[in-house]
This record gives sequence, C-alpha cells and structure tokens, in this order.
Amino acid sequence: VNALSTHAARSVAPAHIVGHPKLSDVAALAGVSIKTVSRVLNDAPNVSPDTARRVHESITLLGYRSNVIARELRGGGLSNLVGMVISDLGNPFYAGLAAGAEETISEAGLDLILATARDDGERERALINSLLERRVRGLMIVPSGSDYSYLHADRQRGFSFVFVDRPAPFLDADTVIADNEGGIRACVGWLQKQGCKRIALMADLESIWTAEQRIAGFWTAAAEAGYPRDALTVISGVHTAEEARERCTDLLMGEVDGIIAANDLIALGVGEAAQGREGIRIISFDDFPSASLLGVVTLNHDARELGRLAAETLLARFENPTYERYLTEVVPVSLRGGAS
Amino acid sequence: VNALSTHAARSVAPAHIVGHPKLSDVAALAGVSIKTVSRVLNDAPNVSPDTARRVHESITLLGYRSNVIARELRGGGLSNLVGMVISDLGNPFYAGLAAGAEETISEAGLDLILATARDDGERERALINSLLERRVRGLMIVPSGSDYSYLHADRQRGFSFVFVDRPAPFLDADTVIADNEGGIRACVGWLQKQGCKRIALMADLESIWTAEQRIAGFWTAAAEAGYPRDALTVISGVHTAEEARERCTDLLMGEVDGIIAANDLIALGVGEAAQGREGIRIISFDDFPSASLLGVVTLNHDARELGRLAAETLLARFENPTYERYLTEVVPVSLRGGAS
DNA sequence: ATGAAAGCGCTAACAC
DNA sequence: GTGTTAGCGCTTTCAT
Repeated sequence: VNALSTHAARSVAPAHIVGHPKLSDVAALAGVSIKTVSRVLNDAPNVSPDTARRVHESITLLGYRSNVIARELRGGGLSNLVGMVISDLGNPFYAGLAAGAEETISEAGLDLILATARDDGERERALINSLLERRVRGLMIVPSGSDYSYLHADRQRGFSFVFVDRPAPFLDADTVIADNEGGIRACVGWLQKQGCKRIALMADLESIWTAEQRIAGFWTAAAEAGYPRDALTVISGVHTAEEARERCTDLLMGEVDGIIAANDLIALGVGEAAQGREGIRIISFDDFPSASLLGVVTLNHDARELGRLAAETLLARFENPTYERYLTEVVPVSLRGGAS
Repeated sequence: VNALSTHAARSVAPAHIVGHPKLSDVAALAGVSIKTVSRVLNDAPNVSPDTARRVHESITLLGYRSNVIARELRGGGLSNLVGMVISDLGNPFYAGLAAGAEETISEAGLDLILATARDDGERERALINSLLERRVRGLMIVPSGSDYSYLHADRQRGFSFVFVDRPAPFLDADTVIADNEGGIRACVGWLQKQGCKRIALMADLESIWTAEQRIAGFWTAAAEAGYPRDALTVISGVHTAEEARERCTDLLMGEVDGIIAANDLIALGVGEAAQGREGIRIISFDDFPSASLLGVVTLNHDARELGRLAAETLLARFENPTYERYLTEVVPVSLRGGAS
C-alpha cells in the first residue's frame, strides 16, 4: 500500500476543481485592492470602517474562505497541524491515546492529523514521510518499525518528534512510555499476595516492544518473588481478544491459579474465558471499562492520560526544537485504586 | 475554544523554523536547474541517467523532502486530505466510525484529518470552517449542530460533504444513517417475544438526533406491538455508562422486565447494574465487545461498517461533485446473528 | 536533454 | 487609509 505517499492521490479520480473565490474576487467586488481585503481579514489597523464594511459584505456574498495552504506557504512553511501515527483506531488503548492527544493538541490551537500504521513498519514509514512532506508541526508516533535512523536528519534540523508507548530504535528522541517492568512487578506482587502458586502471563506478539518488555519483566519479577521456574507460564503471540480466549482454555485446564493479561484486549478474552471459574485471579496491565465487571483487577495504566502527556511533551519540545537533550518519561503504573 | 480557527495557532509558541532544504538547494548542489530536479522527482521523461543520479545523490545528501503545501498550492488548491468531524474519540462507537472511515480513505490514497466536536455545535462549526480553509478534499461529519445552511454555498460550489449517523438540519446533502426506527422496532419485538410485560428505553440526551429518533420509534413500535402506555418507561438524558448504571436502579426497583439501551455506553451501564438479576431482558441498539458477556443481546449496528460506508459515499461523490441529487442511505439493522 | 519565466493565493515591505 | 511589488516552494508553459 502506498497510501499517504507523495502521489498516492492519483488512485482516486482527479479532483474536480471546487471554485473557491479568492482574495482578488473579493477585492474586485468591493472595489478595493487585495491588500485591503487582506488587512480586513487580519483585523490590521488603518482600514476605514466604511471600507471594512464593504469588504465584509463582499466576503459573505461570495462565500469567501481564506486559503490556509497559501497562507502557510507564505508564512514560512510550517503548518499548525500535528501528526500522530498509531497502530489501530479500533483498539481502545490507541483510541484513548489519540483522544488524549487530540484534547491537548486542540487546546493549544493546533489540529491533529491521525494515521494508522496497522503494526506495519513499511506502511508506517510511508505515513511518516507523507506527514513530514505536509510540513506538520510535529509528530507523535507509536512506533511499529525497527529502525528510525532515517529521521535523524529531520530531528537534527529541529523537527519535533515524540515517541509514545514504545521507544524508537536507532533514534534518540523524546519518548513517553509506561513503566512496563514495574507494572508487571506490581501484578506479580498482587497475585502472590492473593496466594497464587502457579502464575501465567499472556502477552501480545513478541515483536511488539511492550510485549517483550512485559515478558522479560515477568521472568525477573517472578524470580525475585521466589516463584520457581516451573510454576511460571508465558503465552505470547496473542493479538486479539478472541485468540486470548482460545489460548486461555489450556491455562484453565492446568493448575494455573493466577493470570496476568499484558494488555486490554487480552484481558477481555481471558476475563470472558474465566467467567464463573472460582479460584483463579486475573490482573490486567491496561485499565479498561468492563474490568471490574469481569472480576479483573487492573493497573492504573490510562491511555488517555498517556496521550495527553505525549502531546504536552511535544508542545514543550516546540519551545526548544534543537535542544540536544531528549528525555524519556517513564510513567509509573501501580494497582488501580492506590497502594498495595 | 477557538481551536482550529484560522489563527488559533497563535496560542502556541511561534514556530521556530525548521530548516528544510528546498528544490533550489538540491539544484545548486547537483549543478542543475530546479526544473531538472523537479523532473527527477516526478519521474518525468527527458532526463539523462547521469543527471538523474547526481540529483538523487544530492537529495539524499541534503535529506530533501518535497513540500506538499507548495505543490498543492500550485496544483490548484485541493489537497488530498479528507476531514472527519466526530463527537468524541473516547466513545467506542465514534472511534469505530473513524477506524472504518480511515481504512477506506487510506485505501483510496487519501489522508484523514480527524477532529472532535464534543457535541458542541459552536466548536463544530469552527472545526468545519478550519477544515474548509485547509481545502480538504471532502468532509465527513457526525453533526452536533442545529443548522448547516452556512455550508450551502460550499456544497453548491462542488465541495463534497457526507453526514454520518445523523442528518444535517437545513442542508440537503449525502447522508448515511442507521434505520433507528426499524432497529428499535426489532428491539421491542424481541422483548415481546421473550415475554416481557413492562418495558423501558434508556436513551441519551434528547438533543441528539439519534436519541430522539429512537425514543419516538419506541413509542410507536411499543404501541403497535400492543403495549399499553402505562407499561412503558422512557428515561432520557443519559450520557455516560456511569449515569446509565445509576439511573438503572430506579428501573430495577420497579416492575420493568425488559430494557432497551439506546447505545453502547448505556448498554454497558445497564448491563453492569443488572448483573446477576434474573428475569430481566436487556437489548442494545449498538453492538459492542463485551455484550454477550453481560448477557446483553444486540442489533448488528456496526460502527466500523458505517464508517466505511460513509467514506465510500464520499469517494463516490468526488466523481460527481455537482450532481444535484443527494442521497440518504439508511442502513438496515436487525438482531445480531440474523433473523428473529 | 535542460533552463528561464510566470504564477498558484496569500502576506510583508515599502511606497503614496 | 490604501495600493504596488516581491516572494513563499513548487510546477507548468515555452524556449533553447
């Protein structure tokens, strides 16, 4: 798919030109020069009230709409668009991320342009390039790719990137991630406190950084907690709620008495599969709406909040685009509802 | 909030200029004219292989990125951006709508720019105007406003709009909506078949068109089905799952034995409140992930599908922007899993 | 095979 | 208070 690539729009019918009136049309109708119209539009001083009125009349009469493309070009090239690349809007976690980011971005008077990479590194790269060509003001990315060195020059040049949820391999840039290891440690701790003897982690594709981190964290935390190796199970490569439910039956057959769901989708599947089963504890890394209903305990890992934080980090970076210290914010996560 | 309005970006720090190299920089380095570079970029004929190579080298050396803003301006003004205005990304229904639309739009080689109006008519109007000023190719709107006559001129001019989920008051334009009345009739029918004697509808704010439609449909369908007026309850103004849960306790106290949730959020709240209660049937207009788990039956009202359909309608409209017949597609909804 | 000039719609600098 | 000129980065005539 070459979506979003430079000339991608060719695949769609040629744009029938929409006849927007321009400054000169307004000027002609009002009997003034285009500069005067421009002044009126920008409430610049030195316009006689009478002229201003005439211009305004012509504007509404013609249905004139200022052309941001032209203004931005003239103004030096940077748009007030901010790009965001996520993997999938259908996933509540990423939708929440986008919602939080959009909120903060629009409060700052900027617009968000959203694209979904579907965990496809190739597609993601095309999307990012296209966004860059559109001269967006900055970019928030939930990386799906494996090498971001191609963005080095842009970053050096003062273009602002923030990577969210996962760091960018081979690129030093601002990053906002959750404390995956700490979160998993909290999960393990909670299960242990509940008296679980044999515990399992179910995680997404290991190619996804967060999954890999959480798996690694699980081994470490479980060992530290004193669980013997043969009391531990890890099931990975689970990408949908449906798959989670299916893979879960194996666990439930076994002697596992505690399960950690590494994300919301998995928690949904595991929660459903374990409905009505006694003596099995379930905890989810991500927070999600129907968790309590399913009897699933969660961490306070909130997508919307993460999105807001990412956007704030980007806005902060705008103030100092070429400052060479890139920061990685690690958002702590703990059991929802506070301590213990 | 004047987010997305013409000069909104002023609220953020002035853009430090990101020094993107331009065509002339590449040309200078390669020792050719800018026209030649342009030719290479557009794989135009009549460029000697040797020159092409030199140009390509310069491009990568400088990290040149073509400027879409400039190209679009030159090319006549229409971008390959498609705008979408929804009420809230945090609501799974709208997120699904956006996901479906994004999929279809990006398959057509266009990009989606997403904005959220938060059910605020004022904000929505500002967003739409801003998108229009950015010369997006077309616009998909889930309307929150009460009067769209201000878009009349743009539509006449050949600008493409598609309204989704709700029609646009005072504007004749392409529209994609669900069969709200038919859906509610199916809900009532199902409850009746289950033997429910006293049924209730819980709906969103009546100011929202879909809520109002579903309420009206409820009265009609229930009457047709032979329910006496005093066997019917309507609770409206319920905007979140939390509210739905709270308002539900009243119903559960009463003799109601069948509840229709007019949307997914309400279904979630009602479903939770009714957990473990015997002898009460619940059916939801919207389909949603954990429905079966909650013991909630749903219609096959799928947001993603609706989003795809909206995008397809827009793409079709692009082919014939000034064709004066605007169509309203009413998507039928029925009990999920087929008949009866 | 390559280049010079004009212009997309707008705004900034300087006239008047 | 108002108009003229130039130019943002690019593509499109039209020359050469």
